[in-house]
Amino acid sequence: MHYFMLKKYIKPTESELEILQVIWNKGPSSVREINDELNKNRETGYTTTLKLLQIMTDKSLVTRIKDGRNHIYSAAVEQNAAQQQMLDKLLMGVFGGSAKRLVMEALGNHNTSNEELEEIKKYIDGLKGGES
Amino acid sequence: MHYFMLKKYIKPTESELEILQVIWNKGPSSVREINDELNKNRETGYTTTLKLLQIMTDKSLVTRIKDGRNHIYSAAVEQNAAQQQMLDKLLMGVFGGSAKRLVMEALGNHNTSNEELEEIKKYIDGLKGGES
DNA sequence: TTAAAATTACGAAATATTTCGTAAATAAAT
DNA sequence: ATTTATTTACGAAATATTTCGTAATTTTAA
Repeated sequence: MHYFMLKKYIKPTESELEILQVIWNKGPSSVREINDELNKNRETGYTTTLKLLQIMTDKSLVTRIKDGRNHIYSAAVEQNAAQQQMLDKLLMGVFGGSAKRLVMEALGNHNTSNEELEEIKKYIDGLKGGES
Repeated sequence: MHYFMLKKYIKPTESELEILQVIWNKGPSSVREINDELNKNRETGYTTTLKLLQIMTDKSLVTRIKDGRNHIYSAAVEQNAAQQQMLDKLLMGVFGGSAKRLVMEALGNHNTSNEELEEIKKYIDGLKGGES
């Protein structure tokens, strides 16, 4: 891993992110499937979704293959990479780089089960050993 | 606290957020001060910053008072409220609502000191007692 | 084979956001 | 007082994003 390795910046717009969500959740999908899913939240025209997917193809956010008359779209960006990058942005932009503050806010205002809290503690213990 | 209490949604744009950052950090500031600060990162014209502040005043993201010929701008939205809201958005939009996954990503990829990790554990213990 | 239904391609309108130029107002300096 | 420098107001251009209409294509059904 070297500095000169160009880091591909993933910068989906709001709408593009919604679409990536759907694909991440449901796996490779047709325009109709994606559009149906989006319409569970808010009304979106079919061709609007189609156009966005075409734009996202240009940007290499998704790839597609033909299946009969349909196109099946797959995510071309890792969910993890996108998560990490957007988390970084929030961390730097809004929490001044303090992971501690971010974590506390996240846990404080969202009911996380005791079980999960316990897992997080174990995870932290793992970190403390490993590095710092 | 009731459902009918209208929740004021804070939705600063990218640029507006940069400006809020400056004001949160430096406190109430003049256009020139804010613009100088922004220019440490990237070139931004004075009137561009001014215009944004005027728009933000309309949106009630900031307030201003006169001081001689200058206007002094203050943040009208709590840093905490903005943080919370943007965190929520990331949590729901990108982490499928799982605070655990978000927290683990946050801690995993950013070196947080052992001391801070310990504080977080204590904080978690406090949560476990309190609710869920 | 023809008609109907669904899909893709694509331009362009509608909307949102950012940037800047210019004029008017205000304060400071000469 | 007059000039100079700085600031504000504001319209509007430039750019980015979202939405949609229409035509062309492809598949399915009659």
